[in-house]
Amino acid sequence: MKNNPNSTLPMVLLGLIRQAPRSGYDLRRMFASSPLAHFSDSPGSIYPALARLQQRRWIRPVDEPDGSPRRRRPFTITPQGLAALEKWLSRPVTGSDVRLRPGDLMLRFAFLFEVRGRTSTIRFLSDFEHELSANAISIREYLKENKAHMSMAGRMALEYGLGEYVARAEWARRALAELRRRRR
Amino acid sequence: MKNNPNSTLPMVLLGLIRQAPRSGYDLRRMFASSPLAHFSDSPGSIYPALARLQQRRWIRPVDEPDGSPRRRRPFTITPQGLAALEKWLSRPVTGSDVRLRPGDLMLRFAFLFEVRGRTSTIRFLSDFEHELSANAISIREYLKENKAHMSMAGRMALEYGLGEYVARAEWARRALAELRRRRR
DNA sequence: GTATGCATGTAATACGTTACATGATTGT
DNA sequence: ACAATCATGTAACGTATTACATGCATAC
Repeated sequence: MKNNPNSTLPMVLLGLIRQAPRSGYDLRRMFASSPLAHFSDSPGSIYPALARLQQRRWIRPVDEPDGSPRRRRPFTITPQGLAALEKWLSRPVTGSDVRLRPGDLMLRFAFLFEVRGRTSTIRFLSDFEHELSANAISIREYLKENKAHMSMAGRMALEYGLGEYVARAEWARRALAELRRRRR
Repeated sequence: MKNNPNSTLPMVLLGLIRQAPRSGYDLRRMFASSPLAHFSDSPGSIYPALARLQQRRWIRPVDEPDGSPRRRRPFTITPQGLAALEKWLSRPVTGSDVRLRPGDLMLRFAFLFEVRGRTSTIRFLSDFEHELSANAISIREYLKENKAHMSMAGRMALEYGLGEYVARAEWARRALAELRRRRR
């Protein structure tokens, strides 16, 4: 992979730094304690990632370097960084994302609401729900046709996947309803 | 990470080779077409992984090398390989697995049923269901106490996680019931 | 005999992980 | 003064990814 600054970790760092100035240590503690989609809190992943973001001018230290090398160093997002974040958030919801990286989509959902607001989030959720339902339907059809001559474990594994899609689609519909209700 | 032969990819390769002799190309096509938990079908991941398994004597070529370097080369599992696979399958279901790598657990479920049979699988599913329910309960309690002063997106993201745990736990109970019904 | 698909492999690169190193701050 | 903790960073290692290379088989 050629240097890929659009992978998940840098985007999460960008999104969290956009909320408020944060240091590497702040971010590590958030990853260590957060109940959701987990990233490693190891210094060996976060500090290099922050250094890359800084090289690209997507974040910058809040205050000028004051000489002492081991002090707390909070970062803020730059205009270019915000543009990169918004671009990532605005990517279409692909079937591949829905099947392989639903956790990434949830991160995008949370940041999208903060950064772009209600209307963009409604569009996002609607696309998400659409993809999820399509997947659920195609698994259901596959099961209907092949149930008879599948191994038990194979069928159960498919039913597991089906259950996940259904639960996520239901969640998306509830979230959509709630967002629409909040129409100012 | 020191050479870690117990990560997911080598174990999946081992499990599939145990089912029947398979070549790297066979495995690539399975990954490219399978509807479930996806691994990369790129040659750059699979052939090196097979080479490492072969170095550890966990798999071996079906027939002796016949000189021609670019011919189909199916592998079988060795006794040591089977032992390593069974050890991986027998690992306890940890909370960290349940939260961070449910896909791995589903792979283990499928192979466990093939390799160790019904009783081991029932124990596995029972542990899985237990962990899932515990997670669901703790998220529910957290939501109850903090709902009021959470951001909308934050609460929705938690509810998404809750929905996944609930759906998985329901699946596990259905699977358990079906396995128990099949007693002899 | 040559184009197409089958099949195995390697090289360059980036990144995450683990373990370790080191400086600053705070409490006693 | 010293320990504990805060905070940033580096080194070694393994591995996934992308792109490329190479040989065999088959059909035409």
